Amino acid sequence: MDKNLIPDKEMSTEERIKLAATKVFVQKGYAATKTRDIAEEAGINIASLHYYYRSKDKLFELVIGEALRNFSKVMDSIFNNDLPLHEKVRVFVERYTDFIKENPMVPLFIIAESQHNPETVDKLMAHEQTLDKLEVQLKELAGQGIIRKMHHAHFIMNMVSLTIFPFLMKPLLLHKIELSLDEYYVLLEDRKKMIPEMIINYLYLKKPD
Amino acid sequence: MDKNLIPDKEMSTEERIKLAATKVFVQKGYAATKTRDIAEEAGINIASLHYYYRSKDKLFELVIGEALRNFSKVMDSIFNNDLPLHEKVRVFVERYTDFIKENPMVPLFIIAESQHNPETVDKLMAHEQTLDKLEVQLKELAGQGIIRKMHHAHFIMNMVSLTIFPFLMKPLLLHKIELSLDEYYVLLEDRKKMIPEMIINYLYLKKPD
DNA sequence: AATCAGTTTAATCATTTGATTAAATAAAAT
DNA sequence: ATTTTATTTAATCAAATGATTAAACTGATT
Repeated sequence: MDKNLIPDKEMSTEERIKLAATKVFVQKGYAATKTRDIAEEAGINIASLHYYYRSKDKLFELVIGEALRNFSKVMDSIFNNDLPLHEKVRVFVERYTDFIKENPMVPLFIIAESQHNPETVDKLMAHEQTLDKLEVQLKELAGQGIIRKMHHAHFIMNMVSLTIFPFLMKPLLLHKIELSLDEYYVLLEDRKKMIPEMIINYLYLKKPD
Repeated sequence: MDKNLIPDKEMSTEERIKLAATKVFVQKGYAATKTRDIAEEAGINIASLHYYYRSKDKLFELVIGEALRNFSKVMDSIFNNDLPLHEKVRVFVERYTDFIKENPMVPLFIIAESQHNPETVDKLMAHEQTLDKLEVQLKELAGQGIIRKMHHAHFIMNMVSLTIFPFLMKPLLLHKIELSLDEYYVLLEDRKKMIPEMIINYLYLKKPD
């Protein structure tokens, strides 16, 4: 029975609490998480949690804020650069697939909070970087008759949906379809190729490259 | 300040409780929902809730069970019939888009429970009907060289992801992209055409029909 | 060594929350 | 009309939970 507590080695109480809080909040969500869960996970006293972070709310705000900004940052770093369009898609799908494989509860964590408290997003997610470059890129290519006209929101929705939602569907999918866990993970790898193909295939009027 | 309580007219206490419970559980999730919230929403005493449904857990099981079976039922009814493939996709996208527009918190409700307690799915979701017909249909068309070979799980994932995830992304999308609510809803309508096009376009080696 | 600021702990508090009880009320059966 | 059964209510309980307190401990400074 490995409880797999956060390791103490060389880590301050403050850091341990934040790490433990992240783990538990992401795993169970805000309401289902008790301060005592976090304290136990961190191997500290409940009072220490309040000493460093004042309240459960404040601690949660810290955790969800970091998750939101990280999501935003990675997204921006991929799309606010000069890669060709199909490369952007490829990089996005690969990066996010690998990340979510390692952190399978993170998407639900972010989405649950953003749906239950939409104002959190505006309050805590950086708004500086935007997806302007992507919009410009799509408009240019469409103007040249290379791709079909498409709102960049659709482009984003398609790519993000096809990449992330299969993780959220996992329990329902495995129940509806005879599929082993191994097969499921093979399919996820398949998608690193398939998703970019699908998107580019639909977007480009003539083949790219 | 309309509290918009569940209407009493011609409805038994038992029904009122179930309706109120569905509304509150779907809205806030299991852990954040208090039995007192449900009682207030239904306009009844907390004891009545226990009189009819024994416990918060039992009541929740009823609500999530119905949601799971309904999701499953609609899915099966669309795919276990003899429509041409592109019609199945079209019907699915249209039906689910309209449903979720009216019940925007339902997808998160189902997904959150299925991720936090995967055993709930196996316990409460009917397993009788399956997606065999779809699998057969895909294999036949592939055998005839009409469509490319594709695991039916991919087909399902693509269609469900493209249809449902944009609703879950709403707060994040509106934050990242300059987009009014009206524009957002126009985009969702666009997708009723776009998603089937995208999927069929990728799947068929020659144009269908 | 004595002092002091920073940290950690055990004990406790006040509130919330799921659940129960016993009494009141309504409805149905005799 | 009286008895019996089903439903609803107000009051209360015990456990859980976020937060606080006061004391103990730690390590640096004088």
